[in-house]
Amino acid sequence: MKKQLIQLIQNIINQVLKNHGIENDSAIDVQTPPDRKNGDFSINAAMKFAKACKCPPQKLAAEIVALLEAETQWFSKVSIAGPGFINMYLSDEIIEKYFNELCNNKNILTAAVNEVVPTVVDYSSVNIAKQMHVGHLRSTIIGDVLSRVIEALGNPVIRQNHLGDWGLPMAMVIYKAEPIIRKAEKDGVSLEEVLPLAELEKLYKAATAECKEDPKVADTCHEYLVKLQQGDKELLDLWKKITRVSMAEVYRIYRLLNVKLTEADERGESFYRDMLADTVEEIKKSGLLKEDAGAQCVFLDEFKSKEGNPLPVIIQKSDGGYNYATFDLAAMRFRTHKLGAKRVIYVTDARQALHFKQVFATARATGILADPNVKLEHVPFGSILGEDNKPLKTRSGENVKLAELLKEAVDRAYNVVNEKNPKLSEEQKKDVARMVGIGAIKYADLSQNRNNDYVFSFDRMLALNGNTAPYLQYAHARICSIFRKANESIDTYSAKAKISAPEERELMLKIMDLEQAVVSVATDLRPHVLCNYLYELSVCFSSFYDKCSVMNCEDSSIKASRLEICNMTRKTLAYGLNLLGIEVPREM
RNA sequence: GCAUCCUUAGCUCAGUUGGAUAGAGCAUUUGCCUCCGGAGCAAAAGGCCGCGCGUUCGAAUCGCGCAGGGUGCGCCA
Repeated sequence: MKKQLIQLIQNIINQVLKNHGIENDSAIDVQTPPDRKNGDFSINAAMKFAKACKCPPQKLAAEIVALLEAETQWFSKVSIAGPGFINMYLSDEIIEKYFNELCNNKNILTAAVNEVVPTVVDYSSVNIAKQMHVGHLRSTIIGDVLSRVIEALGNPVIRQNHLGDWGLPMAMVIYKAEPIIRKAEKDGVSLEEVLPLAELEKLYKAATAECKEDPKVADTCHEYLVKLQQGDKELLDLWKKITRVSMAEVYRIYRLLNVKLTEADERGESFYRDMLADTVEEIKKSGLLKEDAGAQCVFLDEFKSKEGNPLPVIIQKSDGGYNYATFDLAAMRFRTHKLGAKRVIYVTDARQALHFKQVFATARATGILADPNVKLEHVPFGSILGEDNKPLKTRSGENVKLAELLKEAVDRAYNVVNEKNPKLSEEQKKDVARMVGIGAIKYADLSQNRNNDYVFSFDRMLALNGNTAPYLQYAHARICSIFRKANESIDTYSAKAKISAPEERELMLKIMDLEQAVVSVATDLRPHVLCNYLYELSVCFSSFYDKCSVMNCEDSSIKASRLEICNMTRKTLAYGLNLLGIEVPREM
């Protein structure tokens, strides 16, 4: 509806401007007045164009209003306020018309993307032999939401999990794990049993410590690395086994988090190992590769070091090895040439901003992208802090393990479910506890502007009221409950919606705003916009629920209409929460 | 030193092509279950939007300066 409204207003304003001898091609900003007593929508065009028209804003506004008022099917009232705001009050009929059209539409999202953009989303990017900690939460769930949203708008999305699965750390783990794996194979014991991820992590830490103390161990690990990189069959076999054991635990967490990443999305650093030399060659062709202190570098004017000297992007280390810039550049070639990406999105923490700035600039300057118009976007996010405003740690100084965090959330949610709805079966309680606990954590993270650090707090994340996932889930569950009581099927119900109360009107208008929120997330890559929208939708519903009884409504056509409005609310909530990767219980 | 992100109610945060009396949640106070699920609804109270100058009809938003905080800055990823 908003689309048509904007088009209508745009035409009218352009016509008025034309009468003043001005050709306008800029988009008109249609907004919602802060106080809804001032109408459903407002425009400030009269003030904006007053100067150009050499016409007082009030007079210009009057001319626009005259034309808007003629659109009686759209507006019940149009007025001028303050210095020249034009406030528009929609007619109930037009809201009903577009709302019922949306109800009859197969897809809740009608937006067809103008241009389909194949998009790579690089997120989660876990390291092998390391447990996921809270720091991995943000990349994993923000990337997951962005993938879902961009996909929902009709773009092909290729998810990429850029695993840290290559290099010296892997050699060190292999060095320590080798005897354990050999023994397990001899004894016929599964690796998951003897080498759970927590154990692998210990081995890695032990190896790091040993390398520091004993140069011999360090040398051995380096030998392992060289052999591994040369493709030694036995070491590759061990490497593969360790990777699978390590990822098994990661997938357990992905499943719990309802994150869509699968084994097919794994393209770790190891995947690019045979493309690194080619990538350096390709960069060399651009003529920008220069040797400096033995390393192969690209110098770009825009980057300066501490002392103000030119800052290199190191493509090949002085020992001939490759570093993370090389891997990212190789991945960029692969993604644009082989995967056909026209948009590549990197979801990593804000500390890597400079790295990506450099890599993007290098890719463009050296021309290694398949298409110079490929959009490269870094989606940075802040750190999760403890209540002392410092990065979240346990008492022993370790990073808080993601697995522990999620378990705690589900446990707490279970206690609440048990208290609030003891009639549910044990199985249902567990299900609901999972949906509510995980949903709360995800929503608490996603609903914040990702730019900022935030302070982690269980109490806030699992709060029962206010702007939280359980609040949205509760609205959904209540609607389902109404349909159970009314003995109607939520999956097939259909009726004509009409306005009989202001709360219905507000709710209907809000439902029609979903598309705008989704498009905004896909464009600006900020999931909290969708969270805000869904929260506002739930607030509208709760208010409606309180004022407009469905079951006790005597007029049967109003009752049918309210059921339809409820159902559309439910569908919209479920759709939006699904984009956030948050499950929606029908009872809780 | 340079770059970058940030500073909004007691606390945690929204507010983005500049718009009307700056909004939520938590905490505090007050109403509302003979009524579809009170994980709710309605309301009160709470603000030099870090400070200053500028741009203009209009600034939390844009520019400059200052103060305070986070992060990053050559071969780790």
